[in-house]
Amino acid sequence: MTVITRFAPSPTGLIHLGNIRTALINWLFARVNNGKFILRIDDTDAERSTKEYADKIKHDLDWLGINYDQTFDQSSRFEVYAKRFQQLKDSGRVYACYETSEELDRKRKLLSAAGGKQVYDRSALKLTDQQKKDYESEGRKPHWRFLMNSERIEWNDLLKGKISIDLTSLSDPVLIRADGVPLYTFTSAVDDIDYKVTNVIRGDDHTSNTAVQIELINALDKCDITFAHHALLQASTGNKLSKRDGVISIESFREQNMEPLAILSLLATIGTSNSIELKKDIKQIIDEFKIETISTSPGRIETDLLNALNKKLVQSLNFIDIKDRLERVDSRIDELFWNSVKGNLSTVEDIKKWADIVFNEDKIDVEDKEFVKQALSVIPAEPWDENTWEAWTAEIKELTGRKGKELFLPLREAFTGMKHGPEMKQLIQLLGREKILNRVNI
RNA sequence: GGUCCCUUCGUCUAGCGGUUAGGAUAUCUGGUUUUCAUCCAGAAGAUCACGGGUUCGAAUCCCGUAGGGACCGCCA
Repeated sequence: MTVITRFAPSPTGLIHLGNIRTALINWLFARVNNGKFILRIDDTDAERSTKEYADKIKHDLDWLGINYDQTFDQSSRFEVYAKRFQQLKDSGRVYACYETSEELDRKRKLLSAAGGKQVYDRSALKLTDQQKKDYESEGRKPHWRFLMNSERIEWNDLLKGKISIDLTSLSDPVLIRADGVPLYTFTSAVDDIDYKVTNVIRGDDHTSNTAVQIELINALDKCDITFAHHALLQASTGNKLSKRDGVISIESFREQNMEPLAILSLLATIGTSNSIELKKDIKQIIDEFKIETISTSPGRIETDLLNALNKKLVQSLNFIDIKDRLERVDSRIDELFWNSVKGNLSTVEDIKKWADIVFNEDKIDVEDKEFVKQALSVIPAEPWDENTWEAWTAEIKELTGRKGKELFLPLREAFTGMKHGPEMKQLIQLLGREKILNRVNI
């Protein structure tokens, strides 16, 4: 049997590190098993869903290299849901309810205050035909709940092991809203059946929901989906990752110039027993993926980890790999420039700063004028190479008697305006004799 | 309040009855780089949440407690 997994975001916001981790796990699981990975857009709620977000989600996946074998929108399947709903109606597994949201809300509060179970009391089940007719003539439209029969649902979770949920502690789920829109619990079950999904891998927040869905799928068909629930990621503060928390959205990482591979490396290793390290490529991530290594206890994610991985990645990049990107930043950046400066970058775009330092035409004010003047008096003739700096500074040392920091720091500051930076023996080659003579303000 | 899950160095984790409790990251120190980063070497860091039980022996099995997480929507 072909393994089929899916990632089913609702296009109501940007996806973040937590969501994308779920997507990645599903994708990896499919790839490792030579299976199929489906992207399903859960957009039945037209008011909250936007095409813009759906596009952004696709763009994020695409950017990260998480490709899908198939994609579809739930909004294109309303007829299918209607048919499936009729099936449940025919088998007597759904019932019409006429409470308003406010009434249900009040009921819940009452139950909560009384310390009892906050579970729907199924009072709609006791409605007579006359009462229903009265509601209808009042203009009320019913919403429909699924009647759960089982006491308990058990399954063998691929990650958490044997799970057993008390179904009586859960409300009969609403499948169809009063406005006729089918809800997630229902559409997801239908789609998982129709698209022959074999493995549903998702966050721990769905665990109790899974019991409901198993009951529902069994009412429609026969459930032989293997479920797996991974622990949720927490922010480094211990708070939950919020969808509205812009700083952890994939889009924001892209805007911060993080590399996809750095993000994937982090996501593939955090909350697992794998070493947190930069992976060579996506193939290595696939090769090393084992779903059993994913932890079931909620773990904190420290944002510094991503920065460290990204830095490591940038510094390992060869000129040939990013020639085109550098071209777009500044066409004057050549191989020597890249190799000289990359050790001081955290992101590829950081190179702008060094390009500016090297290429700008501004004068640099020098504090130690006398010393620098002496240094320039023995500036070597071009051509310059790797050894020029050493030879030159040896001469300056001889001339001035300075050594160590006293010798090197003033020169670095005079030529670059910076206290730190790439090795001077490289930098002076990038600058060249004329530029050094011109920019120093003495 | 109910249901389900979790608890080992700062952080992510290995561990399946007998280990000096291992690794990765972060931290610190030394070396390299006459800077920073990298790299190399080393160090420090965990009363295995707590209490009880089972056992010759428990991080590991059982019970309880505490703490954390998730869910309990006409959201997904």
